[in-house]
Amino acid sequence: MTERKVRVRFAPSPTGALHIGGVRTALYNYLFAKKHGGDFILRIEDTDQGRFVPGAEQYIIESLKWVGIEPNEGVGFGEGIYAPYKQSERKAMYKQYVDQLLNDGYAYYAFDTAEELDAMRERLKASNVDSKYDAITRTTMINSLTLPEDETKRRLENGDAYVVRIKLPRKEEVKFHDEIRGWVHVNTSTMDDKVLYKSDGMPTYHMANIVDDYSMQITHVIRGEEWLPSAPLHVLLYRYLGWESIMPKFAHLPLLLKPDGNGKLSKRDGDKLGFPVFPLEWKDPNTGEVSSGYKQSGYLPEAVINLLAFLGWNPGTHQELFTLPELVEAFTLDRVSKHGAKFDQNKAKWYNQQYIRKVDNKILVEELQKQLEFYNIKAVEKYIEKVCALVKEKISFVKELWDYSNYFFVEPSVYDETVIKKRWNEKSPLVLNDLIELLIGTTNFTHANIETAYNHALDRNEVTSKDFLQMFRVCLTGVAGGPPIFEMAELFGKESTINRLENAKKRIK
RNA sequence: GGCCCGUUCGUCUAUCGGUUAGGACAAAUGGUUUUCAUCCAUUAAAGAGGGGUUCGACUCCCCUACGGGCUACCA
Repeated sequence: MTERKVRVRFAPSPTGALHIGGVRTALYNYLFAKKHGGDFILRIEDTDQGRFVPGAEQYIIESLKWVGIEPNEGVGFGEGIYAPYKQSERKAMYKQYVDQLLNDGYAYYAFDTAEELDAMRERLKASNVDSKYDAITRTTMINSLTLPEDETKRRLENGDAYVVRIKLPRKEEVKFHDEIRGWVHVNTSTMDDKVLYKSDGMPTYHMANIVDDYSMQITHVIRGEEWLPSAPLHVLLYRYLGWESIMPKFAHLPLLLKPDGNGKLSKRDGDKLGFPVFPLEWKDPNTGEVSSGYKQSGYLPEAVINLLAFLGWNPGTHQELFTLPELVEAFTLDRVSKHGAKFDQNKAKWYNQQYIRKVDNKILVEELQKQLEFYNIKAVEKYIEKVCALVKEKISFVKELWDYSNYFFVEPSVYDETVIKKRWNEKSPLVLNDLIELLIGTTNFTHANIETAYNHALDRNEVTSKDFLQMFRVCLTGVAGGPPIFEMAELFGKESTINRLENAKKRIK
């Protein structure tokens, strides 16, 4: 058993966009698999046909691709020997195991209607008892345990609607070892006879998940904490099906919480929190509502991976910047924390900033080119690349590229008032005139020569650099801050630089 | 309500019985950068409360409080 190849799965249901909590779950699965030389599988859990959202499945696939954690097996990533990987396509497989449970007395047919179930719950609630379908209440309901055998048979043959429920023991301690939390104990007296097989002929999540994990040879189930309460049920299913000896190990991850601490992050949060909850932009096909994505908000996938990894895990060292391979190397489940983590926008921004500085300029060039296209601006790639090299230190998100570099492509027409008020005086036009004259005479337009000309202009007018340099910047770009001035001017080129200064001279009063 | 899980600076976290409780983000201050962004330095900032166990508890146990999750023919 110990030499079984590690196989883990990420098993989202296609009920909408995948949110970053889901991406983190996928990431931890990926890291664990790669760390142990195992397989990472994408399985689509679409047993609820009523909640299917068109496009969601493709969205999940695209998201995993964008962040760079691609499953090596599963829907959209190559069907292996365990195909299919979509539960709706595995429908036929589940029935035999349901029948097995039925035959072995671990499950039973139930014919109660929704109304009857509601009535039962209300009745129990009124008498202050837990309203659950359990070892006690099932004796008062309509099922194969209370019905005469021939009546059950008649109903089944008649095609009456039914579900199959697990038959839990009245009082039995169920325990399992969670890789993150240690031993967890639950008594079946607090659980209920969950539906395993729905009246539409589909298994519920509980049944499908056990059958699939078993038949796909899954060795470790790494999923969100919201599944912790149903884990005992799953353990019992493995036991009743006779698979307990190869039952996967469980690891329930702490949840990603909203920054205000009120509840877990949900896909319904969309843009309400002031930061994206989705990796990619998502348009809800039903409401038409568009929610922003990390990609479109200017995040780099490497940054998203890194910041997500650290929301609930840490290496135990002071290193905070990790590439994906480094994460694979460092990741262990025992360093995953037990408590939920609130998403921190500031930290996320910081991470992205770190990665923007490290990223290959080509990525930034590509991004800026897109932004230029949007404004219908044409520029040669070489120039764009130099611009990116100059402004990459200034930005936190790739989408800020244009905001910080627009004056490289469009000469300014408005000038920062604060700087003008502070620095523009009677000598300024004189310095500007001299500077223009000296620059016209500069043949080799390098930043060093520009600086020389600049200093000459200052000397002639007995003006200190402190008094004029920022004014020089505003004349060239219109704004108060930016990259080193002389390098910038070199990039603008002689003609544009002089033109900018001439314009400034005319416009600034 | 019931069950389960959790609780260290504002946030993410380190600490696996003995530490001046460490780091990062954010914040504040100072310096560098003629500007902005950086960068550097400094400061401020935490063991929910109460009982045990122990020579000694942030660390182990119990209770309370608080937070979160689950409680569907949803996953």
